[in-house]
Amino acid sequence: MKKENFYITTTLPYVNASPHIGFAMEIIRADVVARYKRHAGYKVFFNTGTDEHGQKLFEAAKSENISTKEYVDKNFLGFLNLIEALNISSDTFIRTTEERHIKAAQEIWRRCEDNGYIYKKNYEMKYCVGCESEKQNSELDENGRCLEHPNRELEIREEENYFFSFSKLEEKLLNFYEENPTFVIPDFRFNEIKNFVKNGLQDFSISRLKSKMEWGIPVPNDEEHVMYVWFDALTNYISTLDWPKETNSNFIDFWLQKENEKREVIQYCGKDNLRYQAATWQAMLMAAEIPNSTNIIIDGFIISGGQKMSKSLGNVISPYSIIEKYKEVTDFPEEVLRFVLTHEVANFEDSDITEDSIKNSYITFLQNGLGNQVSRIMKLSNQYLAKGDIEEVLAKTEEISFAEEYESHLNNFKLNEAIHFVTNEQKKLDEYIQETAPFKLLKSESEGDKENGKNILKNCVKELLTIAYHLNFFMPKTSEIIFELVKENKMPEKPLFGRI
RNA sequence: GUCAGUAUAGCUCAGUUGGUUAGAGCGUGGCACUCAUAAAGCCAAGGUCGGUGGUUCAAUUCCACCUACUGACACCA
Repeated sequence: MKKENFYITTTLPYVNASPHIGFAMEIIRADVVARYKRHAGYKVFFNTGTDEHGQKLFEAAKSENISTKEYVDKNFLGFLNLIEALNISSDTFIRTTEERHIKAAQEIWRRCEDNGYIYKKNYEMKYCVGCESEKQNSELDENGRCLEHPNRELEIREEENYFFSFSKLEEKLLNFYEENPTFVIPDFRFNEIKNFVKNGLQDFSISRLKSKMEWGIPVPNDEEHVMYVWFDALTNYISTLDWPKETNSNFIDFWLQKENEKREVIQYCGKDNLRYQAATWQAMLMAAEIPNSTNIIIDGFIISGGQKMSKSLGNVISPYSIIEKYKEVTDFPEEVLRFVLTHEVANFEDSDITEDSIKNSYITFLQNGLGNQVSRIMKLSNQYLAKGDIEEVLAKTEEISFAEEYESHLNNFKLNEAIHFVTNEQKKLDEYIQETAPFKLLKSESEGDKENGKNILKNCVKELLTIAYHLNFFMPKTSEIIFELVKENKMPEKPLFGRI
């Protein structure tokens, strides 16, 4: 069987705050897909990292009286640590302040410029003296004034900026969408972006005056400008692959992949990123004559208690706090989060998650469900099955393969359905145990009953392994420990998922 | 305002290519079991499938309108 290459990336979170549970979800989902593809024999390159330029960071650092570099160095750690904390199998972590990224961003700029997609023009902006910042129309009240300073007339300021010829690529983008009918998943997001492009694209500014805001990548051959953060940040998807190095590079292997074969270049992102991933970035690639991504997967948002999470509402759930909380009851607290963020969250729509709903899910499916089931089966197995019986069961694990339904869900990025399939199987196994009552048969006087009970128990152990096998991408450690317990034929020393 | 979408049990949702008793999980009430983390299993209660009208032998499923809600409508990352 030929082994193909596969590329997957998350977006790069902006380091102006600590990691949000929404990003934890994004990276966990990308991880599940990456693990699945590796298992299926693909060579996988899984990218993530942090976005570290731009005005917001520049100002945040100023308000803390430290350099912007110090500020981002401090904040990016929260994201880097999350990779390990969630047991993410990423192959690399790129920061947009790294030299390799800076060079790539400048190179893509040059190529866009050489191909006639970048030009300079005067840019008129609305400026609020009260806020000391530029205002967009969406930030103004009905009188066209700043929301915070409604008594002050906005100034019109002129600044010379570089612009990206987004409008030139309108046709090309639409054709590309036409030729790639599953480019954006789900389809309702695809429709949104198609309509957006159809309604006409405007060129947008891609630089800022260095004298006003210096925290950005220098524009090639113009010392007065730095790049606007989006133009720089998007390039990470290829700078992480050593681009522009185009010989013997990861870029060749994982972005271009093999000619004449189906490329798979997958970008995961939240719905707020739709336009940037599906239109802006694709246009940049076109302008630089680099092949496009093959799929953009758009997640919904996690809301809490019916509202968007915000500090002022006090409904923010930090991934670290969940791990901390469940550390008390399980050795694998991050798997609780991995479970909840796939099992309780819709594939593409917004979902409501609260501390309570996480707890309910934990109790139902992990504590009383899988965890209890492992204990009940392994207790019986330890008591009634001999080494030879276990070896017999283990010999049959070769036969275990993924259910068709399960794989189809994974291939369509329907992780929610995929893991529901697993919890359903788990529930069915509990029903089977109850119905066949091997624990009764094994205690019977009749040899026939005993034999029967033993066979049922062997079925149970095998089915438990099948469940663990299907759980591997979602909860790798739990999956592994179940296999180990069976091999050693023993009950867990303490419950896998203790009572909370 | 324009475009798109959603409205099904207390909650979260699935479903019907139109056709006898509309499904799951959670929650609630009861039964019963003991291998297990006072866990698991079984049974039950709960819905005029948002409203009105139309097409049809037949609509919750198709169509129109109405109401409510959600999303997109560009330089916030």
